[in-house]
Amino acid sequence: MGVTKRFIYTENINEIANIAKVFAHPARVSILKYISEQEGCICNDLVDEIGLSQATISQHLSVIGDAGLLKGRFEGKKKCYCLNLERFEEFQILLNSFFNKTTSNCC
Amino acid sequence: MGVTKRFIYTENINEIANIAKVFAHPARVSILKYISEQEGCICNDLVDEIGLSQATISQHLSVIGDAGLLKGRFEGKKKCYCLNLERFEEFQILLNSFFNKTTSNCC
DNA sequence: TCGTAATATTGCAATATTACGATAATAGAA
DNA sequence: TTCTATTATCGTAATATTGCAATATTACGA
Repeated sequence: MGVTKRFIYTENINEIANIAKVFAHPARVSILKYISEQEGCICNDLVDEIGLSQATISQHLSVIGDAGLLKGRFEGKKKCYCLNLERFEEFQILLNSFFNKTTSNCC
Repeated sequence: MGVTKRFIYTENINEIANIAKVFAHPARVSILKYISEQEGCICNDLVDEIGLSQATISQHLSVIGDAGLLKGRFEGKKKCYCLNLERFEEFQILLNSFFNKTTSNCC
């Protein structure tokens, strides 16, 4: 037990759960918010900005990155990130279309 | 360690993370999808529908309910649920407004 | 009242997540 | 080359989540 039984769900449902998981931690929401508020790319000033250790921030960044929500590249010693807008919009569409058939009058 | 340091984030950010957590498990996404596809309220046929034990489904339902996304009432022996649309729309608004300032051209 | 159906709760085992110190890897500066 | 700044990875401790069997609770029908 303790393992999510992914195989009993459709691929679409697992996908939604996986992307939601990215937003399911305040550190990752903070990171995404900070990125979205900058004009262009940001580097790892997130450590000072948020107040977690560098290792932890790096870990969260890789979770966000694995979900496809980041574009990153090295610029000298620094690595710069910005939001992968296409992927994010994909998530919005998935989520928003999810409840289109909702009937509002019941209970 | 292993504890999310909620106190270092704003209330707004914690709120987004908390609601996202509801969608961060495929069982809960399935439940919400099933509810949204029914005309009115549903009862606990979710156990057969999804294929988890009754205890597990009940647990997931309470997570969804605690987030304010469900309206439930007893109808005889059965408890019937439907989506709390106001609360769901609140989540959509929170999330969607979150990235309004996103600049798309970088990297 | 007693039995039964439906849902909730409890307790526990297994796994996942979070956080951080230590260390590694990489690239520019001295 | 050596030093330093920046980011990634590893190892580990603490906590959270998932899932289920067993049990409790609640409401109806006989």
